[in-house]
Amino acid sequence: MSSGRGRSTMKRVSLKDIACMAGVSTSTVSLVLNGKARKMRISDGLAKTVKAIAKKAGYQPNQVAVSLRTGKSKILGLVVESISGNFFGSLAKVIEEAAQEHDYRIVYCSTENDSNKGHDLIQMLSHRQVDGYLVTPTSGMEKDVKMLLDSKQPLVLIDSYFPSIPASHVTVDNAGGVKTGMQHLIDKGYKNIGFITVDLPLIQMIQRANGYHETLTANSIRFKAGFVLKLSYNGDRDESVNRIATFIKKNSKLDAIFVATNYLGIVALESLKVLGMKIPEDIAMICFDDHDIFRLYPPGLSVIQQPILEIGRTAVRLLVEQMENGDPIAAPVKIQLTPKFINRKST
Amino acid sequence: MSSGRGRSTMKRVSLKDIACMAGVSTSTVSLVLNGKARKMRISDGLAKTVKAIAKKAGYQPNQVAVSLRTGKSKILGLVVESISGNFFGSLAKVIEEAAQEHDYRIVYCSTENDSNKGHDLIQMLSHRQVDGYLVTPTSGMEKDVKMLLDSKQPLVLIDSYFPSIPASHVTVDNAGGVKTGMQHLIDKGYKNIGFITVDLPLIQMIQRANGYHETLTANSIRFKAGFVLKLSYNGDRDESVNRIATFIKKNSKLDAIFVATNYLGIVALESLKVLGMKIPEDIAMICFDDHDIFRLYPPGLSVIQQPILEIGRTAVRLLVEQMENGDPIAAPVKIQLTPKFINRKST
DNA sequence: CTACACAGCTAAAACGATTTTGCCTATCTT
DNA sequence: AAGATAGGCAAAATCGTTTTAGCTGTGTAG
Repeated sequence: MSSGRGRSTMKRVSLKDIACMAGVSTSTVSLVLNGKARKMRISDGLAKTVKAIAKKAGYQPNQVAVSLRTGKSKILGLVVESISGNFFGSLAKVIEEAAQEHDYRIVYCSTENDSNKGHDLIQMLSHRQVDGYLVTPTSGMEKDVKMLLDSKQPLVLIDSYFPSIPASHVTVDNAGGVKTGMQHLIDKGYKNIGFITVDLPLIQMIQRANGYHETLTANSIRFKAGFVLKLSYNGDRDESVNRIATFIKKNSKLDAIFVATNYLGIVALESLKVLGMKIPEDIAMICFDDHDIFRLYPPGLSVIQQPILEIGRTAVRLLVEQMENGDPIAAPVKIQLTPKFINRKST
Repeated sequence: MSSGRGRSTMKRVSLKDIACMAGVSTSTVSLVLNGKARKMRISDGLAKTVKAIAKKAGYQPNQVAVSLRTGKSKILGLVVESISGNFFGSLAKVIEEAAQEHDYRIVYCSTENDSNKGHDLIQMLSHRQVDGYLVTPTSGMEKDVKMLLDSKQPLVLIDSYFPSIPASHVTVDNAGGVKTGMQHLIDKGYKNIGFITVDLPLIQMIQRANGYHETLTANSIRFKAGFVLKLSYNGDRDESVNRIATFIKKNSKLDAIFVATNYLGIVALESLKVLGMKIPEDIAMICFDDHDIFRLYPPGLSVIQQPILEIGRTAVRLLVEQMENGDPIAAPVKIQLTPKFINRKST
C-alpha cells in the first residue's frame, strides 16, 4: 500500500472530512470554498491550503444538503404539454441550454394536456423545492398558476397564458402570424380559405382564430362557418385524418387551408394524401408552427415559424431576473415575439 | 377573522408544525405518517388524529430534507443524446411515464454527443443524489460509466453499450434489423445497395454496418467500399445533404440505399429531392429508425422501427429492480429487443 | 496598566425530516 | 408484593451544509 490514490469512491468525501484533513473547522472550509474567506478574515495562507486539500480530495458539495440549508435548489421546473412533440422538444432543448448558462438545471414534466396531471406536477415540483417554474399552461391550470403566484414563486408562462392572471409570459403574436399567412394566401388569389384548428380553449388558439377572422373582414371576404373545422385534441389520429378529409371533400370550393398547429398540419397532410390531392395544385396550405416534415414534404409547406430559440432564451432570462430581484413583486413582464412567415411552395 | 381557512400558503407547514398542533413529538408524527405507527406501538387513536391534522393542514414532506436524511431522492437521471431528436424525445416520454409508475421522477440532460458534457452531467447528477442512472452512452463516456459502476450506482444503458464494461443495458438487435431490411431489398431484386451511416464509433452503428456486410455475403454479393458513405455527426446539415447527393451521383449504379439513422434518413430525403430523384422508381430506400416523416413522405418509407415503448419500459424496470435488490451486485442484465420491419412503398 | 480594536478562527444553531434509543407507566407473572 | 414485560410516547442523533455569534490573542491608544 504505497501512497497511491487507492480505491477512489468509497464514501463521498464531505465537508467534515476536509475539515479533518486540514485540521480546521467545517465553517472555515465552507467559508473558504464559498469565497467568503476574505470577508470572514480567514488568512490567505490557510485559505490556500484548504482549497488545495479540497481539490486533492475531490470534494464536491452535497447539493441536497446545500438545498436544505439555503432553500435554493438551482433547479427549474419545466412543465410542457408533451416532451415528445416537435415544438416542445426543441423548446426544452433551448431552455436546458439557456438555464445551464445561468447555472440552473431543468427537471421537466409533461402534462399531456391533462390539467390534473399538471396540478400534480406542480405540487411535486414544489415539494422538490425548485427555484422557479416555466410552464406552458393548459386549460384547467388556472388555479395552479394562481397558487404559484400567490405564494410568490418565480414563474414564467410560455406559449400561452391566462388573461385574468397577472403572470409574466412570453408568447408569439399569434393573430399577427396568422394574418401574415392569410394575407399571403389572399394576395396569391385564394378566396375560399378553410381554417383547421384544435378544440382547446387556449388563448393562443383563440388568437389564431381571430387572425383568421380579421384577415377575412379586412379583405371584405365573407366568413363562412362551414369553412372552419375544430378537432378535439385527444381524438384518435386516424379519426382526425378522416374528419379533415371529409371536411375538405364536403367543402369542395375550398382552394386553400390554414392549419393552426403543426400536429394538425401533419394530420392534414395525411388527409390530403388519402384524398389524392396535390399541393398546391388542388389545394394550397399554410401551417402555424414549423416542422422538419414541412420543409421536406413536397413541394415544401409554407409556414408561420415560431422563434423557438428566442422564446426559450427569453423565458429563462425573465425567470432568472425574477429570481434575482426576488423581493419586489414587480409587475408581470409580458413579451410577445414575432413569428416568421416562411414562404415555401405550398401556396 | 373567523375560523375560515385563511391565506393558505404562508410558510409551508413542516413536521414540527404538525407535531405542535397535535401536541405530540415530531417522531410520533413521522412514524404515523410513514405507516410505522403499528410497529412502533403508537395507539391507533393517536395515529388517527395525527393523520387527520396533517391532512387538514395540507402537510407535504419536504423532499429535500427527506433526501438528505434517507439518502434517497426518488429521482432518476436520464442522459440522452439530444432531447429534441425524434427517437430520444419519444423515449424520454415513455421513460417518464414508466418511472412515474414506480414513483420516480426524471431529470433529463442532453449530451449533444459531447463526452465532456456527458461527464459533467453525470457528476452533476451524482451531486444531486439521484437514485439511479439511465444513459444512452456516447463514445468517450466509458470512464464515467465505469465510475458509476465502481461506485455501485444503479445504472442501465440504453441504445448502446460498451462491450468491455459489464453494465446492464437494453438495446435492439441492430444487425438483425438491418439484415431484415437488406434481405427485403435483395429479395425485391435490388443488387447495388448503398449504406449511409454516421461516423461515430458506437457499437450500435458497428452492428448495423455488420448487418449490411453479412447480408451481402450471405447473398454472395460482393461488397464495394465505394457503396458505403460515412458522414460526420456534427457536420453541417447542408453539407451532409451535398455529400449524400454527390455520393449517389457518383455511384450511378446504386439502385437502393440503406440509411442507418433517422436523422440521416431525413437528410437523404433532402438529397434525393435536390437530385430530383423519385423513390422507389429512381432509387429504393430503407431507413433504420422510424419517424413521422417517413410514414408521410410520399410514397412512404420502409423502415426498421425500434420498439420505443418496450425499450423505455424495460430500461426503467431493470433500473428499479437494481435499486430494489440493492445489495447483491448481480450480474448485468443484457436485454436485446427485436426491431420491426415496416414495409411501406419505398422499396 | 486598562481598554479597545482587530485579525483569525471556531462552536453551535439551523434547515426538515427519519430512526434509534430511552424513559415512564401500567399490566402481568409468580 | 416484587420483578418482568409491554405499551406509548419523547428525546436526541443524524444527514451535510451555511452562517452568525463569539472566543482568543496581539497590537495600539489613552
